[in-house]
Amino acid sequence: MTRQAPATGTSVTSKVLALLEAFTPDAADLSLSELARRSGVSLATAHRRAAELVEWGALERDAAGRYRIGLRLWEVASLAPRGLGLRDAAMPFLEDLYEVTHENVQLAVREGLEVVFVERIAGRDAVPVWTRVGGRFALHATGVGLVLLAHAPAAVQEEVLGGPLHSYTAKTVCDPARLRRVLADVRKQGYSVSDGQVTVDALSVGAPVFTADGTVAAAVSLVVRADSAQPGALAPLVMAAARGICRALAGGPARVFPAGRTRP
Amino acid sequence: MTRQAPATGTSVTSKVLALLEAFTPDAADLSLSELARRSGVSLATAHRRAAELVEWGALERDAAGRYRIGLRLWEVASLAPRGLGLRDAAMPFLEDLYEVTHENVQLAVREGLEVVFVERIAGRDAVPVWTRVGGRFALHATGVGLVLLAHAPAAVQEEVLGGPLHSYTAKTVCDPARLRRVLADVRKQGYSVSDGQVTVDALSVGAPVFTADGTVAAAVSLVVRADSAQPGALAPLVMAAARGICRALAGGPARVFPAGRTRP
DNA sequence: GAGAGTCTTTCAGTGGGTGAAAACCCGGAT
DNA sequence: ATCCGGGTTTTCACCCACTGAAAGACTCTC
Repeated sequence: MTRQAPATGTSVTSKVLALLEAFTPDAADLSLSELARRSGVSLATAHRRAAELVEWGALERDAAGRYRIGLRLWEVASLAPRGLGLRDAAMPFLEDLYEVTHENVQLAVREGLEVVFVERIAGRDAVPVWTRVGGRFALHATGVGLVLLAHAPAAVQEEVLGGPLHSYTAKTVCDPARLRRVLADVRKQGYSVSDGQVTVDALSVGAPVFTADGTVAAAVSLVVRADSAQPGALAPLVMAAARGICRALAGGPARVFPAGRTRP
Repeated sequence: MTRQAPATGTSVTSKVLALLEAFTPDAADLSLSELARRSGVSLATAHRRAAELVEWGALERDAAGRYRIGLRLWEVASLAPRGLGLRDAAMPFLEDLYEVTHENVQLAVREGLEVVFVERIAGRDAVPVWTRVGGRFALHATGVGLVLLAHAPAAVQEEVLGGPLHSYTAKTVCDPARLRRVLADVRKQGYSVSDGQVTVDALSVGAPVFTADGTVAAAVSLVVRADSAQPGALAPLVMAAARGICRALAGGPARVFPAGRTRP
């Protein structure tokens, strides 16, 4: 895959961000040259900026001198309200869900026209799913995606329905009209079912997490083997968990324990 | 607490990083003025840089116009090898540990002279602990901290032993000589016990996660009520989990499922 | 020991970045 | 309705941090 350099504006900030952007799940560590090439920043500049980032802790260098995302950046980023903030509120409920079912449990939010997975609990012996915490996926196929799409602003729905709908399996719903009906069902029933639409052997049931103002902040799903699945039986379980998370979010932001650091 | 502005070098990059650094667990969303004040960057500059960061997704603005860490930054940061990389490998084992005990399970790494918590599973009815994923803590008090300190390079140990050792409770070991003996025990026994050294009612048992080259990459711990605790009984459990994670890390980096994104 | 690759450093020119200050935009008080 | 104080956004001319290219250093391989 020939990756052309992301359009580097001329601002310093955009170059710094381009450097961070160069890291991807399948290229989590990079040499300086790779970093420069992938970010579209000149070698000399990449060297200079990367050095600053390393000094601060946004990047780290391993024994071989290759660059990787630094723990310090991860610390700061963990303050993202839709990242770990959401995760913290949801975790106990996901935990329960996992313990009862021992299947894959997922928590995701919508970012633009894609799903971003915020949390994933995968049983060792549950169906393999190829999602990753921090990873993205198309909206129209997964259980969480259908929920998020069904409750997304009209503009977003139209854009997705208008755009090309990638077919992952023969069962993926790619026809806009049919997808529209599916979304209506999701809204009506209060949960989504994605049966073999991502991988043939997996079925997922998703439910929405509402905020106080009635919009959908996130979605929870349970992914099970398609053959033995009983979506109707799983739905209440997932919906209950979703409702629990709603409540935790509503009451939540006021933390129970003193958030933060050791007293000095 | 009067927070003086972090020494802002004159480089653009340092200013951008200072902006990110301004966010803390107890100040996860900031107005522009607050952001400028806390980062030590002039208001006009803060405005300009923040706008760029928002455009890229490193920051977000809520309905009220306040700034928060953006999901996009969280996505990139999730590639940190010692962050989610480690977490992914460890999660199944932490899961098991939680399921068996229903107590608090923690995973942490050392960063400089402090512990950074990478994962935490907290039972709703387990002892309250005031750690946070992405949060920091002193090395000499917690179960994970003692493990990480005991296996840290000599230079690190000396620096911690030399520096002031904050006393969280009457039981916190603050005497360097005694602490040295504790650390020796941790190395010998293969696990640590922190009994009421952070909060009086909590006891934690920690064990090291080794890498292939014999160094300690992380630590796992179980935190339980101090009164009913049987450290000797918990230790094998924690150690087993730690060993499991070692193995997963060793065999791990070669991923089972195709890591990454949807095919285009 | 030459050669191909990567990484690091130097150089002078320049354009993105800068602070100060003015303009703007609210909601609350008068 | 008007004023006022807080925050935010924009303008302006100056200037220094940033820049690319090229040379130097370092590390492997053949």
